[in-house]
Amino acid sequence: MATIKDVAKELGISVSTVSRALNNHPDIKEQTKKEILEVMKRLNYTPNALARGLIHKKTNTIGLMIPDIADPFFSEIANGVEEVLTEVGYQVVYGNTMRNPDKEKLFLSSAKERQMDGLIVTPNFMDEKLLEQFQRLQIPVVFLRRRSPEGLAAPFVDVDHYKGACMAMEHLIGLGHRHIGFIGMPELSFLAELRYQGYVDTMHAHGLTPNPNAITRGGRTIAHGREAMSRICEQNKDLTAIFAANDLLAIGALEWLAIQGIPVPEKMSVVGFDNLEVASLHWIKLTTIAQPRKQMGEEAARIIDRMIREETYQAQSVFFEPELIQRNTCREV
Amino acid sequence: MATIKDVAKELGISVSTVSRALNNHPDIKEQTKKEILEVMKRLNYTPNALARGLIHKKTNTIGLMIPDIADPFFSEIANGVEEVLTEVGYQVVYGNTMRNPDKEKLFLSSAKERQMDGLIVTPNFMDEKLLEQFQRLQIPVVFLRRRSPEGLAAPFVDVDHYKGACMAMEHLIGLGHRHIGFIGMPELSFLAELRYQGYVDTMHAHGLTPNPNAITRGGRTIAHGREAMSRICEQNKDLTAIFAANDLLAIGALEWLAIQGIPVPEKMSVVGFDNLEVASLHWIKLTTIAQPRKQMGEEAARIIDRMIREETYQAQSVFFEPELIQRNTCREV
DNA sequence: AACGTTACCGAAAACGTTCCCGGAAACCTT
DNA sequence: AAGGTTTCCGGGAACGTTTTCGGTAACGTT
Repeated sequence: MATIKDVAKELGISVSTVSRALNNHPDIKEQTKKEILEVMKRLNYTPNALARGLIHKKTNTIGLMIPDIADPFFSEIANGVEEVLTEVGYQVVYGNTMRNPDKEKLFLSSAKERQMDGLIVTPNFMDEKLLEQFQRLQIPVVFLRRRSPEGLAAPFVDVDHYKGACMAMEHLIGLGHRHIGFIGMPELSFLAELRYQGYVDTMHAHGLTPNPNAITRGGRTIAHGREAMSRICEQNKDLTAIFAANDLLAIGALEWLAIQGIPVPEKMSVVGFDNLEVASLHWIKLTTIAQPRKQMGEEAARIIDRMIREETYQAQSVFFEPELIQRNTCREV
Repeated sequence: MATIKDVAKELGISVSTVSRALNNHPDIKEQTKKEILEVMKRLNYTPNALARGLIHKKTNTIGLMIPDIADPFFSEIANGVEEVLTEVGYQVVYGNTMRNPDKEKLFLSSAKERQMDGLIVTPNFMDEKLLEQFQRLQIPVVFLRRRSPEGLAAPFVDVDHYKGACMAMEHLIGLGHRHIGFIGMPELSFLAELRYQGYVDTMHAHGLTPNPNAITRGGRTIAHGREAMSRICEQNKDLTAIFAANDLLAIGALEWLAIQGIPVPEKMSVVGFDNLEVASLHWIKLTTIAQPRKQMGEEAARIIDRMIREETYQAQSVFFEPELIQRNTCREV
């Protein structure tokens, strides 16, 4: 690989001058600059970002740590992040953790070693060691789709999961439903807990008592939803509605109902959470809670950018409002 | 940020010794090594990957350039790539190009500046300038889901799109269909062309002539599929089958048919291409052509790894076989 | 003609590492 | 006791840049 020295030698000039040509510094004659650029092209020269980063203490790199890119939920967030970040000259480095704590820790240390300028993260579960790692990081961080842990002065961008869950439940109860089941995600997940709380609290707020037999927790896929629905239905003949903690679970439930020939919404109402693309498919038309995914990504990106640029910037966390999207899977009872 | 010098000064020893502790070099007393590691922890020291990369001329970084992470097709490929690459100690840097030629070029130059060790790429369209950029790259490259361009001695990992399209068509024709429409992707895409050729050639091979009115090309989304299906159906009353160049288009077609009350497969057979998750949904059950997405990613990763490690390795391109997945959207006629 | 400006350039230090080379003890030999 | 080994450590160059500082020539000014 050709270096700045090579082109300097080629022209019999100093590296300083070549560097000046590169950074269009004013202290250089137009003529020599032109010659230099020519030689660079000829030698197939490309500046070395490592050397630059070493001097400037800046790599123009932002780490984006998320649980799973293949999850459409996150890939859309990621697109939002990337869109605004590349616009201002950053390269984003993904960290796909697959909800594996070790991979999370590995990514964080890698981020520090590689001198990334900032981090946008969605850790799955915050234990002691991970928290400590964040505290020692010395890199600006914003949390995404998750509140930042106490003991860490980092801003976050999130949707109000609790409120969203309450909205879903209010909708169902407002429609007259009294016996409402819940299909939840694994308990160790942060937002699983919030959505579950929304379910429980809203039930109580209306004088209803959640039936433990009508509650499952533990998955996040379509297959889980199918299985959960079958289990719940068999044990609860009087159920008229289901709140699923995410759309994939809801769709699994819908599938099982369709296979059993139980008509939706006539015999069973269901509402999901996330508003994935697939929820709007003609055969599904799921009533669900929407979050502005792309906007959330964009906002997080804007915040991290300012945190890096402005030394004194005191970033504010932001909550996005969830929204009820009414489609065809609920009916009055 | 603490550096190696800081910990050396703290202990009154030389940086060389500290470096030895870091790389567990044999020339160091166990005792001093222990002291060094302790001070490192206390000072919150992390090695600087930029400085290391500068010396070793290796960054342990692989670039993965793909059109769209949010596309489930690519995110699964990406997961395959990442799985094997992180296993052997690489970090993968995504380049989301959104099929934008400028973004592709930007990513390539960024990859070179950042001294990435290797690249796995899925460029959308190969023009003169992009090809030249690849030729000047001086970094090992493997092409993914696309054949490598002539004039570039790079291996590729792909599925035989042409053969897959032929298989889909053979299936339809074998079922007795004679009037078969085609819903295609934008013409400037490399694989769109191959799948289209498969359609045309198989028609001809059976003495059938493709009807220009029953062919659309130009989209890759569900919305496109819906629109294309409506257009084709209105102009071709005798059509009994549709081959859609990808599953999203097929699903769009299916949606339109469902809305119109045209029963599938009774009145219309349809087959797709890609075998996305969503194609197996209960309401869809699309007959389609599968590609081993994750395997393709893994294979590409393994190849790039060897190309980097073994100077003399002559990488072989690999074709994966497409597979016909029969579900419920085709019938004999 | 003497001076101050301006325009342009080079030398060298610095960024944080690694690694080669040499050297000083301390340990074995015989 | 002299020599040879081994063990451990420090000095300093190198990686490819940027940047500060200083310097030289050419210019304009009075």
